[in-house]
Parts: sequence; structure tokens; C-alpha cells
Amino acid sequence: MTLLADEPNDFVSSKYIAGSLNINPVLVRKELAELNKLHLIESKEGKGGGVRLAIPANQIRLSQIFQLAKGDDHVLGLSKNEPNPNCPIGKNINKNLTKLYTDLDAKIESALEKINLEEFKNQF
Amino acid sequence: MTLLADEPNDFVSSKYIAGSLNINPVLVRKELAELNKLHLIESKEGKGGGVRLAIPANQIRLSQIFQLAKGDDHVLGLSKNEPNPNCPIGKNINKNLTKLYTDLDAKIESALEKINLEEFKNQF
DNA sequence: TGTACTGTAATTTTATTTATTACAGTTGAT
DNA sequence: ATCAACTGTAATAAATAAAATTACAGTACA
Repeated sequence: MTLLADEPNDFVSSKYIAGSLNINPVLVRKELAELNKLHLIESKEGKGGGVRLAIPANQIRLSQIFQLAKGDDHVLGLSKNEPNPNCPIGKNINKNLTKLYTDLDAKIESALEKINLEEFKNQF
Repeated sequence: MTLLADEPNDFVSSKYIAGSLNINPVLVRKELAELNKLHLIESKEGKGGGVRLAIPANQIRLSQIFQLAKGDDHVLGLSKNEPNPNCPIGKNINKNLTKLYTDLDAKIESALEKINLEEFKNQF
């Protein structure tokens, strides 16, 4: 997103982005598809196509990108194994951890709400 | 740790803890070894052995456990692939993300500093 | 009509995590 | 003294998750 913010008018190809991130273009396109759903970017197909920001960088808060990347889970994750329901502690631990984790997620989110993409880019 | 806080005097076996977490006892012992290094727990070998808290639960802040679990990395992680050093954005992105992430880690840490293990356990 | 793209699905490869096995050392009970 | 139940740790195997690759239909430009 920082890369797109640096080139707000031109369409940038997934191949170029992948080259910068040193990862596979298909992975990039998958992630761009998610950003597209939120209307943070817009894409153009065909030759000379690619993606660019759909709105100015100063209107994109880092919290929006965080929410997308986080999805439904928490930054601090529960074990993938369910705890033993016969254990008095195990029975309740996930409920309590989830409460705690949700609160921590909110703290990160509120910190990232205060920074927009343009501000982040301008640190460079 | 919540489980140990609930049984502050008795030594609890790694097998029992593993049963509660529904994971392998060897994994539990590895993690307990880390907690032991920080003197948060103490262990007794041999028959009837196990581990227990080394200090009262109200003297163990959740931030201490967080720091241990987090280790050297951040709750929001960088890509394992290095970005392209020829890209003007890629060249600097990790430095800037690290700065941001360090700040977010600190926010979580300060939130968890305010909660001790006894308080957490008493929510149950 | 060819070239350079997006979008997406299916598959393979690689990396990471978790489990298992193994065993030396310790402690308590009989 | 010996057995049973533990810790501690290493080495290996299995399972899971993440990333890369391949493939191809569709679109736009030139």
C-alpha cells in the first residue's frame, strides 16, 4: 500500500509489487482482491493495467488495513487445539482469553486509527 | 499459568497440564523450561514431581508472560522474505514497519502490565 | 491479432508447528 | 535395591499451514 501511495496516478502491476516484496505475483493479486473488496484500491485489467489507490492516501487509515489483515482472529492467537472441557480451568480459559485478546486488538486498532497511509509514507 | 495459579502449593505434572491444554507433554515441558528460566515457576524432579508457581500469582504480571511468548519478534510480523533493496519503498519499509510494530508491542505490554495472574484467574 | 495484464482455481513445494519416541537423571515408596 | 513416576532434553517424524507454481479464461491496448 505504501508503494501504491507513492505512485497515486499510475496503475502498478502485481508483478512489479511482487518484485518489490520478493514474493509471488499470485499471492499479491489475492491480497489485492481483498483490498479491492473494501474499495481501498481499484484495478484495471488488460495491457497497461494494474492497481492504484481508489482514494487519496491521507484518507486511508492504517487501522483499515490492519482489520483486513487480521480478519476474524486476534493478534494473539488461541491454541488450535480445544482445551479439555473436563478441566475446570481449561473449560473457561478460551472465553477469558478471548475477552482479553479482543481488548488488546482494540488497543492496536485505536493506535492505527490515528495514522494514515500518507503520514506513514512520509516517514520514508 | 492459570492452572498453576489455581493450585499454588501442589506440584502439577506436565502430563496433567498437557491433558488440560490437549497438547503434547513434551511441548509443555519445553515451555515450562522457558518459564523456569525467568523464575516464574519452580520444578521438582522425580516421582510426585512437577511444577508450581515460584512466586505468588499476584506478583506475576501478564506482561511478563507476554514478553516470554513474544520473544524477539513482534505481534505483527514482517514478511519472512526480504524486500527488494532496489525498490525505493522496499528498501525502507521494514525499518519503518519495525518502528511502528515496536510501538504497538509496547502498547500491548503496558496494557498487560496492569493485570496480574491472580486477577486474571479470579475472572473465572 | 499479439502482448501484457487481472482474476481465480488447482496443485505442488516448502516451511513451520506439533507430536512422537527415546533415554538419561531424579525422587519417593515399598 | 528396585520400581514407578516424574523432569529435561534431543532427535525424528508427522501434520499443518503458507507460499509458490502452473494453468487458463477474460480484458484492454496498440
